[in-house]
Amino acid sequence: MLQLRDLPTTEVLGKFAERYPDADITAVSGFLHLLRVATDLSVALDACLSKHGLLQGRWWLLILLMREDSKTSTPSALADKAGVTRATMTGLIDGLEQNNLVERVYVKDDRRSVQIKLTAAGQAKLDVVMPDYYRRLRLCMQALDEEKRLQLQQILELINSGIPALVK
Amino acid sequence: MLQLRDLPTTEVLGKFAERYPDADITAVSGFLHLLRVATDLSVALDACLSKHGLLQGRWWLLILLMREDSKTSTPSALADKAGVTRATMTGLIDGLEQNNLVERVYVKDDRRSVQIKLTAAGQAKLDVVMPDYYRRLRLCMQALDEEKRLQLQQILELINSGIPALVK
DNA sequence: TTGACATAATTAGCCAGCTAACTATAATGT
DNA sequence: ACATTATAGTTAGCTGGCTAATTATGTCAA
Repeated sequence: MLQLRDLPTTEVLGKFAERYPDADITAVSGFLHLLRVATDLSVALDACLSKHGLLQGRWWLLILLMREDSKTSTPSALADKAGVTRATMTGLIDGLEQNNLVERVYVKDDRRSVQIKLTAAGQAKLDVVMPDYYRRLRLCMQALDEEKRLQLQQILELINSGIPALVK
Repeated sequence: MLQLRDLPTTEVLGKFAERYPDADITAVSGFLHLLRVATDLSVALDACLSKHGLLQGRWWLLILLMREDSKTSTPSALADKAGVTRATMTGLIDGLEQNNLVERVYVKDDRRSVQIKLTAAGQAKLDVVMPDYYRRLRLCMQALDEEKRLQLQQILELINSGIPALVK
């Protein structure tokens, strides 16, 4: 997401602000550090998952199925929840089906549609991955007390409501 | 970065925590919301840049060159600062050179090396893009007062120092 | 009832990153 | 001094996302 490693120092931002007076130095700094930390977290998550032969896309797909009481859903519903296109979802399902972690079940009430079902092997995979993920995440966040966690949620909510102004 | 749109509610997290007792619900929630907001910010930034015919990779390259007094650097130094591989940097430079925003200058003191120079057109492009970027970012972050911005920096620093525990 | 439109999934091909291999040049140790 | 090793840049080919087009099936209004 944010590739840039050499974030601008306050001095560099100050220099740019001379040429571009609209620059809000603490806003830019907060924005970039947020992207930097989030990117590093995402890379670390991928590294953790790859030890189990998974990537974020496939892992979320398994979790979304596990959330369902029937352990079953359709590609289009999964695509919407996973935030990828249906085309991408087809590929994710193909990969997981080859590993026997999910299976396609053809139903006859709507012959356009397919049901995707979490297999026993898929559940077993999650039963290995999830405790590892949760344990690591607990350690990662343990320096934040409840007050800081609350502050974080509030700040994120404020930034989130500002995003339309960024993209408009 | 985080594709997932359907973030787990506290109820869903609670249900998972029954099966996986290591789960720290507020840690997971904070982690996912951080990734969600950062991803949306990054997408919004791309949308903003694409109106000017740029993408993050090319834009950062122009900025890195502008930071240099000589408006000049080498592909390898730029790759390190931009956080991409040298192979990727070759492609970024190719694209910008075709648009005449940067140029390759061959020097003879080390014939393995090339100097990349920001052209006048490249500087002119930044002089259009940067004010737009700064203006939008100011609006996006205006709901955060100085206290909240400071809290954000502190929280990000704490999370950042926990990342090794996530990846270890 | 049938023609137009909508929906589900897939396929084909694009893009921006990546790694690994390669070429050319420079630096170094015996 | 010259063989080895290191460095700078590029090329080739992989990946996981994307959009657009395709196929099959379902829905609805005239």
